[in-house]
Amino acid sequence: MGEKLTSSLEDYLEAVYTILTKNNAVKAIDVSRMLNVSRASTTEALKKLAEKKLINYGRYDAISITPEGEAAAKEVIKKHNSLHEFFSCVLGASDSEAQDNACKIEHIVSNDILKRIVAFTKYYKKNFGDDFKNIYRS
Amino acid sequence: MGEKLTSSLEDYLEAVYTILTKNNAVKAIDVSRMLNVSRASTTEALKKLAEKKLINYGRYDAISITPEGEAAAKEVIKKHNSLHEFFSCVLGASDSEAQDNACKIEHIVSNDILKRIVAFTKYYKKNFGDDFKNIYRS
DNA sequence: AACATATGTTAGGTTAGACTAACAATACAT
DNA sequence: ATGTATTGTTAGTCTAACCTAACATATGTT
Repeated sequence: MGEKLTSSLEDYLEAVYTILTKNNAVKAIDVSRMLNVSRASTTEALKKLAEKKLINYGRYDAISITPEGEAAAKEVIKKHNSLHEFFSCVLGASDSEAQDNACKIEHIVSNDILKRIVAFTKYYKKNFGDDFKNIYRS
Repeated sequence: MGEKLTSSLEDYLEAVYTILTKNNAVKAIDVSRMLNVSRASTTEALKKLAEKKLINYGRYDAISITPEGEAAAKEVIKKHNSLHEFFSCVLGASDSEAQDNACKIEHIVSNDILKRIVAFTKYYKKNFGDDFKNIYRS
């Protein structure tokens, strides 16, 4: 495994991967739009991801993701989805609350805590259904 | 309520408050040591907190916390403690895992999600004790 | 093929947060 | 009270992340 990415670079990598799976091609501008940043910022970020061998690309080149990049992206997305599920299914948060929090926390939660959240969500859903959601008032 | 603090400034404010409650006095160097940053970085951060009226101090002055500063610090600490309790009591994480994750997540978790975590922890402890801890293996 | 629009890149600037090294002020110990 | 050690401040540097404006390339329309 390579060195740890910053939260920001993880966001860019995640965007590249997500767009790629939907479209079979990524343009830098799609990434800019998804992340609400300038084209210039995207260019810089893509350069850094390429230096780290997580994506392939050069000036005016098509963008593709390397196997290591894909693995890293999938990890972040897994964290995102696990957190989102926990926030919405277990805690009963709205979709947008669950999304917003997952987007930020995915970058900093440890693997240990994440594993526990995943296991807990599974266990909770199996054993307690939505006991809590029925009780919680806010 | 004032403008939102950065994660970093929240850490400094939290440190000031924590040391103050333990010692009845804070020195910048205590903050430096608690956060593992240089004295220079602490000076800068304290200046910013003072500009924002969260602490009182000037060059070579004693440091004290304002009512708004205290309120803000207590909020962060409450978030920290709530997250810590959830991670250790509900998820069964080690103390250091719980601390490390709480330290980072406290700055970004939303009030809505936090409220739900607090309510859930209470509910869980009352109704399920450590069912999950007895089941979870890792 | 030529032009207009899209997209990508570069250059240069900003902000926040950290650092070290040098200097200033305070505190302590004799 | 004087000198040493500790603490605080400043100046200057660095990195990461963003931005705008200007320029370069690519694309699509006729």
